[in-house]
Amino acid sequence: MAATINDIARTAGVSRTTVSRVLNDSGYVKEETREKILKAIQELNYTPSAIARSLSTNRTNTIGVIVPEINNPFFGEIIKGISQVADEHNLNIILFNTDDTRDKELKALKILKEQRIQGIIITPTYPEDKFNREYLNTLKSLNIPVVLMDGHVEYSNFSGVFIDHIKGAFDGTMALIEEGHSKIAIITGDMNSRPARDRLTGYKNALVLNHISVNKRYIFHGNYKHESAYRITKQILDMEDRPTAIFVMSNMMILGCMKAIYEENVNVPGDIAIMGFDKVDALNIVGMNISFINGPTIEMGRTGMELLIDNLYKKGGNKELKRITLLPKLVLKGSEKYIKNKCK
Amino acid sequence: MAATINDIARTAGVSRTTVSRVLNDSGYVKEETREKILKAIQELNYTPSAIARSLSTNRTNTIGVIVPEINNPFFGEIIKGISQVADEHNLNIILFNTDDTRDKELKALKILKEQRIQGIIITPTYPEDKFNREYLNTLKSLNIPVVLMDGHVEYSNFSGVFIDHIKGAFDGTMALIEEGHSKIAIITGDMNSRPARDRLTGYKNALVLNHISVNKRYIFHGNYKHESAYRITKQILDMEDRPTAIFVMSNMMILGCMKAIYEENVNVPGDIAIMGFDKVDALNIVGMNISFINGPTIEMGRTGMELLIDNLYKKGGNKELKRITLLPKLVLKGSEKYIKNKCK
DNA sequence: GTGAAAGCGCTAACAC
DNA sequence: GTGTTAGCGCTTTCAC
Repeated sequence: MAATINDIARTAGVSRTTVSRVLNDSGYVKEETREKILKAIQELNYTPSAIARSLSTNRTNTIGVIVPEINNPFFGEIIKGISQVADEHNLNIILFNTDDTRDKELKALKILKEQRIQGIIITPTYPEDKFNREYLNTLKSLNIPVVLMDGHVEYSNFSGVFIDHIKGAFDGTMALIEEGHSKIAIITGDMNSRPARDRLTGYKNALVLNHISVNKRYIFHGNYKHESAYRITKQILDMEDRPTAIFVMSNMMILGCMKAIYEENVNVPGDIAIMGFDKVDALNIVGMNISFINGPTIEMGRTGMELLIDNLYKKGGNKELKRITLLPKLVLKGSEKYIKNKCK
Repeated sequence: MAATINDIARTAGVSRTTVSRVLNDSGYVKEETREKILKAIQELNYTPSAIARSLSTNRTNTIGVIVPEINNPFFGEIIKGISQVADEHNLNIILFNTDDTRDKELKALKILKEQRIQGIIITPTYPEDKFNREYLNTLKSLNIPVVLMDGHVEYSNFSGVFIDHIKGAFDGTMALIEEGHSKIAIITGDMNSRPARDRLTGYKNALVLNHISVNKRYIFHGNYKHESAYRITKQILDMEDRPTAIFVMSNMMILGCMKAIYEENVNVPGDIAIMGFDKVDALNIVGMNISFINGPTIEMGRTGMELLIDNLYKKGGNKELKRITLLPKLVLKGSEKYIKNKCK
């Protein structure tokens, strides 16, 4: 089996206390002794056990990260950001992918508690329904710092990193209006989620500010999946008083929307303008030039991790509740244009 | 602090052995006693410490996963597959994202060893250069099961899941040839990597089999990044004896290629046919109909994890070296067509 | 500068 | 059925 600290102590002819001192660079050790110990470590190919250390120090230097769909680049980038900061602070990440299921999420929380991790960053998949309270209790009963990533767990006492969805949707809508659009359709996300509701609010705000009446027939409720946006876009393209612009409220739905647009042989922005919330890297790289509002994902990850670390280093009860709201950025690529003569 | 097994034992009026029995469902416990214990657990909101258990049992039920870029959906899907199987077997995942740097990868290996994880799944970022040997030694010295994911660590004694790149590229090229193409360009990945070399081989094989001479001027070396493919595609489009088809050897490069094609206002497949190795979900959802060879990513993840589990459950020295090669699938969407009258 | 001893929270013989 | 005991590999007082 693997060598232990005792083996090192024995072969170096010292006590394990001294070995421990060398390992952790704590206390004074005579240079000569240190070298003897280092040599023994080398010889026996010894690696200290983080497990034993954790048990002894009551610190695991590990945090839990729970995401609903790891294969969505949105979360990939968040994790990338988290991972960067974690790395700088020598913290490890236990990852859970919940596939958007409540059971897996609760199971993940249970396991993380067993693992005595020091904090959690989570993007709750949980809708704000009747289970919310039970869920919050579970999360609180962990009794460790929690950081929500752009989640929608309301009325809760958790720190978190959020996107200003209202402002983002407002900016996006404004950009369309400034181009001359007034018949602007919106495809929302699942209205059970806070971001979806906020984005709708931002959209409405921009209309109202510009004295454009909010036309309910232009408000379509999707569910974040591309299929829903596909279906809805087809519907929109068929409308008699067809909007001149569509504001699509998630990266996956942008794809569904564009699919419908392709199929119908509609030109962007010649026949209709498109604005997206969240970017789709692939489309941009390809040069499809879809304008979008971008929540800075990597930065979200980094900020979330920094927030968590802040809390980790605070003792006991005085953990601060801190919510950071990041401003999404408007990136115009051309798809927001209004081309008069081409629109009915 | 959190309750311990001793607290439970005390409040339930039993020894901690009995508590342990209840926790692990091992040995016989009188129903009455069990209930007393369960009640105490409930009351004290007790969760057993996986750390202590690991130290005691010498099992952590945790595996390490190391990927080069977590934000690339290719790896996202692999992790998704890994995570599914891990979940079924109650194994946890410690994740490392190396951002394609050797230092981070080596650091990750060191940490994983400290954490006494039970196995590793890794997609090495390491090119097969002079450092290869040192790297292999590091990996071997961990002395735990390792599964390579589609890696290019040659001459090594590790289990792994691989894609049959030769066959894949062969199939893709054949599909183009069958459509009538004979002037087929290829944009390869970094030729230091095994997959890139294999894919080129498959391409050549198909040409040779069809008595089409391999034209070196049609072979372009990219580096997996989209910028390289963009540059190369521009070059290709400018050629005098321009190919009628381009076979692009990675998902990111497909994007770069398509960007150039868009910019030059070239029609696919009207003016030129495109075939990709690896899919780009976004483009497909959007309906851009790029034909591609798809290495089954989620399945790769699942298979890799299953392979690892196989090895975990085998004792000591008789770990099998097992390499599983998955066949990529050809998916035709239309971009491979040969449209005679439109080609010069 | 260094070591002895206790303890972190659990499991696993073994005895009763 | 249940308890006693030793031990997993480390850190951390405290004493020398």
